[in-house]
Amino acid sequence: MDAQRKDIVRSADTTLAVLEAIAFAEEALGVTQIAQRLSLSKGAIFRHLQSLVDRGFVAQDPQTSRYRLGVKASLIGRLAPPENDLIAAAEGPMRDIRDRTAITTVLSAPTTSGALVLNTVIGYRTIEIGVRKGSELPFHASAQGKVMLAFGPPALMERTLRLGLPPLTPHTITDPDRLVSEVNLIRENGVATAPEEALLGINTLAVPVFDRDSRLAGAVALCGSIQYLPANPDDGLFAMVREMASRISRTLGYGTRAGN
Amino acid sequence: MDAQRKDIVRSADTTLAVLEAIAFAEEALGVTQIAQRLSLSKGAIFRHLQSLVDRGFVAQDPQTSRYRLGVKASLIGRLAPPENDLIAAAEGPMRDIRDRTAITTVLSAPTTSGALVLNTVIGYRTIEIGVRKGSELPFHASAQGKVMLAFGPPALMERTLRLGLPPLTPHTITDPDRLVSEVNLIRENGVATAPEEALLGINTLAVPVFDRDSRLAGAVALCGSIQYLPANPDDGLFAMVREMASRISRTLGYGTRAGN
DNA sequence: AAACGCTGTTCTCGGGAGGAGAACAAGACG
DNA sequence: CGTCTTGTTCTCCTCCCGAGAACAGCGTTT
Repeated sequence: MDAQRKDIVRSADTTLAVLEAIAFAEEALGVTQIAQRLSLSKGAIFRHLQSLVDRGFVAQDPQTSRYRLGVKASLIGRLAPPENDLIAAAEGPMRDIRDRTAITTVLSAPTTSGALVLNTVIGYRTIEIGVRKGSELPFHASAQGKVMLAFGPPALMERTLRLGLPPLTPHTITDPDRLVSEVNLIRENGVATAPEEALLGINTLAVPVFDRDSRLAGAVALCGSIQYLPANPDDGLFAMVREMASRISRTLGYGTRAGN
Repeated sequence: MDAQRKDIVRSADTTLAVLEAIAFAEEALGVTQIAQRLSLSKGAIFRHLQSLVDRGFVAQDPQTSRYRLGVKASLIGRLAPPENDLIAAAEGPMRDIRDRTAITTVLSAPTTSGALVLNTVIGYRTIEIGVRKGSELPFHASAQGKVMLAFGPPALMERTLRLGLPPLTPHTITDPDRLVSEVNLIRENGVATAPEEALLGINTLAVPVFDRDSRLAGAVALCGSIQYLPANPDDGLFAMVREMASRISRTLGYGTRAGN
């Protein structure tokens, strides 16, 4: 736990961390695995798991005695309508552009703490470059994040600057003024790149997606090696990504209401 | 809270309770509302909400400063595959039978502590009788629950008997022996009723749904006043409900594998 | 305008709850 | 049978969480 905020309930946070660990793991997890991932004792994790099982958020496989997501978790997901549309609306266009570029495509939505990865379509090169679903990319060190700073609510930028800009690589933007001017540029161009700002050798190209209320719904991005995604990609790629985003926005209803 | 188990993490449980409250409420909730629903202080609820917001499970509406489900909640729901199929597979047949009988139809899935209500299709009489999504019906005092005891894993029955059979109405089965024999009867007939066992004046008629592994996936039920659902409904209704359940089971893949 | 009645948010403080760590139980291997 | 693992239980001590009150903003009321 890095930036230990002190106005949250500690054990509640670990319970949610356990829930996330189970949700975003591809296979069922055991007590020990979760314990060492979260750096907590087995006993503590066990009791948190009991709480989650008790409420039906996770279930224990009677055969292997490992833990997986429970019924209530999926039920709750169905009751949060807006983002489902985003994932569904983006599915097709994302596959399309992956097929045309062979580059991994990533869909994210804004959160208070970063760009949450909702869905990915892995490129079909030999070397696969992906982003873990459910992970959060920092606002200042990812193309998706900077898009959200540019087109999302101003509070995001304030919060980001207030929390500081920790460097992930030597190329990460750490100067507040530079971040602000870069975000202004992104707002003009409608597209962001983040060459080697999150991970050396990797670049990302992101554009915003808007909903029917003309508000930022998320961002779609291409993510790949700097071999295929140089710091200044050619205009054809820009156009392609912009067109994908506007297809998704239109599916969400963007432009169907009289905007101001 | 009623049956305070002592092997769970208390504050984790309240966090999950807050999450559920928000998820199963039809509109966004405020701190005060949640606090009085859960009988906790505003300050405590506020901090739990901070934890949930911090992890992206809930989000605060910037306009009204009320809380609703966040992005991560819906994302997690998408990652729990099995039950989604159940809800989707049952949707059509449930509507059909509601249209033919005008009686409320309810879909539930087994949990360690009861029959979780996944979806409902409200009947179109003047007096509406529904069941709240996300609520859990006790195993011993609902038709759905008894179906699960009959066709689900034996551990359910053990646990239910161990925890005791609290009466909800004068008609609730409270004698363990009677529950066992009734469940055996249900296992033979493939259908359960629970006249006035959960609520006076209300009866329920439930049948099991099975998945491709021939294991219990859930139960569908008709739920209505004893005027339309007498203690011994006519055979036509039984046949109709059985047929609905087998349609759902077939959609789930039941019967496509060589059973034993 | 001033007083009110609501919110959501912050503060302090004391008691008990939750985490560490070790011990136990129970399979899975060889 | 011994030796690894697991998951589960136990005890103890610290510090975290909850109650309750105070604070800060809003609308509405008189």
